[in-house]
Amino acid sequence: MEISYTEENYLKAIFKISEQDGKPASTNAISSEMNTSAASVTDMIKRLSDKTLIHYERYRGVTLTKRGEQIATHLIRKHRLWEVFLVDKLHFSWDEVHEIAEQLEHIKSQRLVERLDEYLAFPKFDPHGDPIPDADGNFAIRKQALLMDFQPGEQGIVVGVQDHSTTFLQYLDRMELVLGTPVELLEYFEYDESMRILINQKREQVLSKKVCQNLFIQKR
Amino acid sequence: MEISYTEENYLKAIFKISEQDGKPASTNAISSEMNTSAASVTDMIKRLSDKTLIHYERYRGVTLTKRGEQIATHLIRKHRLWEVFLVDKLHFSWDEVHEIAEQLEHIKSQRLVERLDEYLAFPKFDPHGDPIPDADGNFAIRKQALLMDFQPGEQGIVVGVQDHSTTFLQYLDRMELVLGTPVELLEYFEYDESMRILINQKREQVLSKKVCQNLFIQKR
DNA sequence: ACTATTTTTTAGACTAACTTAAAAATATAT
DNA sequence: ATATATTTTTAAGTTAGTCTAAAAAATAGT
Repeated sequence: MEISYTEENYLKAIFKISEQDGKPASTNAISSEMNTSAASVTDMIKRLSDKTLIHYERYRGVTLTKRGEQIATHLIRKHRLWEVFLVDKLHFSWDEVHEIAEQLEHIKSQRLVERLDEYLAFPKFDPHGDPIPDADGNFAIRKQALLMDFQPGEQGIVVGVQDHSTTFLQYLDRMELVLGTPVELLEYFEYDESMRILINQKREQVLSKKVCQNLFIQKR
Repeated sequence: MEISYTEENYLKAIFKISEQDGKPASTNAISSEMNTSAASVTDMIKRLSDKTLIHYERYRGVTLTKRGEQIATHLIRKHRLWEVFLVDKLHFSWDEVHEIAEQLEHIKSQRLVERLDEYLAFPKFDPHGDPIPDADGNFAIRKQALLMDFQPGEQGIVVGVQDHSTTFLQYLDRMELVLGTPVELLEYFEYDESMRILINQKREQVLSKKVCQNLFIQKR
C-alpha cells in the first residue's frame, strides 16, 4: 500500500501533536500544524483511517495505529539522521538544516537509511539535541531539565532546545551556547526572571526568561 | 514560479530524447519514456508551454527553452552527484544507485548541491562514467569509443556504459570490467561479431557483440 | 492523388488534495 | 437547562495529473 508524501506529513503532524499534548490530535490542531483548512483535515482523516494508519471516531480526535506510528517515527529517524549528515559532513549550521531535512526525510530506501546511519557512526542525537529513534522507533531518553528549573550553584551541559526557530538557534550561536557547552547557574533575578550564568567556565552572561525556558541542560 | 516533481520529470525526459535523437521530442517518444498515455503528454505539454519551459507547435514535437534546459541539466547534475555520494561514501554498488538518485535529484536547495559537490571533491563523472554537468549546465566531453569500433591491437581503459541496466552492470562486475580497467582488443570473430580481449593485462575474455556495443573505452 | 496507417489532439471522466461556506454536533456559560 | 460559542463535518467546487475512446491531422504507399 502506497503512502503519499502528503499522507506522510499528516502522520508526522499527528505524532507531534499527540506527543506534545498527550492526548488525541484534534482536527483543528492538525489543520493548524499543517497549514490547511479543517475541512481538508477531515478529508485526509478518512483516507488515513481507510488505510488503518490512524484510529478515528468523529468529533473525538485522532491517534496513530501501530503502523501509523511506525511510519511517523521512521520519518523522524530519517529527518534527524539527514540533519546530522548536513551538519557533520556538509558543514551546514544547525539553523539551516530543517527545511532540507524536511525534503530528505521522504526519500524511500531502507538500505539508504541503514547505510547513512552507519556512515554517521550511529548517532543518538541530532544537531539540536533531539533523540534519533532506532529502526524500531525507540527514542533514547536523556535526563534533561530546562535551565529555567535550575537552582543557583547547579551545573550542567547544553544538550538541546525546546524552541527550534532559526532566530533562537542563531542567538545561541552568538552566545556560544552550542551543544556540549558547560554552564553553571550563578544567580536568579526575581524581577524579570532572568538568570546570570557562567558559560564554559569563563564567560558570564545574563539570559532572559524566554531563553531559559527554551534551553535544555543535562545536570552533572 | 513553482515547478512540480512531475513537471521536472517531463523536462528530464524531453532532454534525454532530444539528446538521443538530435531532434524535437515527439509526443509518443515522451509518453513511452514517461510510461504515460499520449493524451497525458499533450496535456502536460500545454502546461510546460504556458510556463515557457518548452517550445511547442502542435504535431511538430517539443524542444526545451533555455530555462527548461537549465532545469533539466541541473536535475542531471544533482542525480549524478548523488550517485557519486552513494557509491563513494555509502558504498553502494553502481547497479543500485539509480532509483535512489531518481528521488534525491528532486531535493531543492542550491546550497546543498554546492556543498555536496565540494564534499565529493568536484567529480566530473558519475559511477557509470557519465559526465556531471557544472552549475552552468556544461558537460565535460571525453573522447570515448565503443569497444565495438576498436581494431585488434588497440588498447584503452573502461570509462563508461551505454546500457545502464542492472543486469549489464552486474555482468561487468563479474567480469571485473569496472571503470578504469585497462583493456586490449586481441581478436575479432566475424562469425558472431564477438571479441577476445585482455583485461587488466592478465586475463583473457571473450565478449559478445551486445557487450561490445555497450561498453565505452577511452583509447590510449 | 487518394487511401490507409500512424501520430497527435480533443472530449469526457477519474482521483488526490485542496478550498469556502453552510450545517451539524459538541462544549460552555449563565 | 437553554442559549451561545466552538469545533467538526458535509457539500460543492477547483486544480494537477492521470486515463480511455474518439476525432483530427500528418505521413506513407501504391
